[in-house]
Amino acid sequence: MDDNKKISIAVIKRLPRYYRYINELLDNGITKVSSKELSKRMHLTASQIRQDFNCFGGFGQQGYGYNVELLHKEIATLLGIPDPFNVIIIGAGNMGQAIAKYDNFTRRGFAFSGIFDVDPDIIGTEINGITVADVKTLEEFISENNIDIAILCIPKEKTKEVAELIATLGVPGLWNFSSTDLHSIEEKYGTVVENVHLTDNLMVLGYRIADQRKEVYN
Amino acid sequence: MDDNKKISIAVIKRLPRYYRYINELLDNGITKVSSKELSKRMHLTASQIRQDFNCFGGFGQQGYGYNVELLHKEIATLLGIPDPFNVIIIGAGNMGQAIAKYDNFTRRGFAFSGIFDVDPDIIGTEINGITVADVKTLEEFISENNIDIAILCIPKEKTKEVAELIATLGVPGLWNFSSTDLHSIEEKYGTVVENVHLTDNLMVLGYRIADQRKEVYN
DNA sequence: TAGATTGTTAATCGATTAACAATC
DNA sequence: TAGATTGTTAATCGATTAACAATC
Repeated sequence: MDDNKKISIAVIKRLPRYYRYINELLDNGITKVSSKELSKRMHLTASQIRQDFNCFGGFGQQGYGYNVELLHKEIATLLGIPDPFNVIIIGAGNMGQAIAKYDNFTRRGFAFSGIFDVDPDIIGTEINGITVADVKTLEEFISENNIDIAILCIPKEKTKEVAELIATLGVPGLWNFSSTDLHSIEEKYGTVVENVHLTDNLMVLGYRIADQRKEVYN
Repeated sequence: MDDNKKISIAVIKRLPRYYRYINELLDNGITKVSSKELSKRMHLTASQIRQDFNCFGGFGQQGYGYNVELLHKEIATLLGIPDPFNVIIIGAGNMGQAIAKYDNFTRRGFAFSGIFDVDPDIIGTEINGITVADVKTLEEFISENNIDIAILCIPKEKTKEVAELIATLGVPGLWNFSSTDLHSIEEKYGTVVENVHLTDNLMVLGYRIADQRKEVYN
């Protein structure tokens, strides 16, 4: 479908952002957009937008610009939205529940089919229409369903062990919320891991505002 | 303190990761580490580690390596951990509560001093030792306290408006969980914004595993 | 046709990696 | 001193930006 030369990760990371802004155009009834217009809205260069889109063959028309509806459809397809990913959540604690209840994912091509926990008080409860299952049944569940992505919302100490199990069972993607990197899993099983290192991110924000803090105690 | 030449954002983003790994070394009682050893653990090049550390003056000793304790202290200082950032949370929904209850932040130099919501059912309840206050009192609270960072866990539609208020009141940092970019706020007020675009991140993962999905429906 | 805007090649910029001299 | 490993300069690599020819 797309060129055989590898798309760089920098480009891939911009895809969801493009999708968001194009959605907005669509919602506002805008039918065409030029790279220049889009660049102003998104705060990046028109050149970059054209380069990015051309990694995937280019969706525009010279002299006209980009048809918003077509662009929307093309990027949705690239991101796999038309055929939703089958997702499970491991760990129904605070973060796991927040993720499960966050309904934006559905509109972006993800369908939750299972939630698992170890806590007997949580097992059996219902979150967003899904009954929390015992993590002991995880292996069976994965074997019987085509799971694309497992979301890890479990304590740091347990993460590697559970990730190992899931990777062994052939789940191709892990979305990891605990502050560990799962290099060993990536290497051993070729599993694709995206980390949400919340604390890391907050620390970056801290660093960036350091010079603007009021020096109260000095 | 540090050089007057600007530290690149790529380097800054690696700082929390360095901090995590150095903490681990410390926990394991390891007292010295070479860039080569650390590079193996962290999956990056020794050269990059030395370059990175030298942005801040260099913490090592030729022929020896890096003293773990010293390294730990230096990076902690860079990240502002010894003098915690004063943080408030706006929005005590699923995500806001998950953040408030996540105790890792405290150990990383952040102290929560307030949580705000609009919902009368939530206002007055206690989360992790802090009573949720009415968002109407937000302006007063910020004026009377030195808030460094506001965490926005509110619906997308409300985000810009609330961000505007907070920025006007002089809060230097915004940690934004809704899927909007706050370019206008950054430009108008010079506020530093870090976005946690969870859906975007999950979509990247989706893209990266696209070729490994079982083609069930084809 | 003239004007607009893409697709694409070339130039620039910045980040990463390699190399090595300094020095513990 | 010899060996090790940093700090730092130089080379490479990749990503972004600029320029322009193609074409609608």
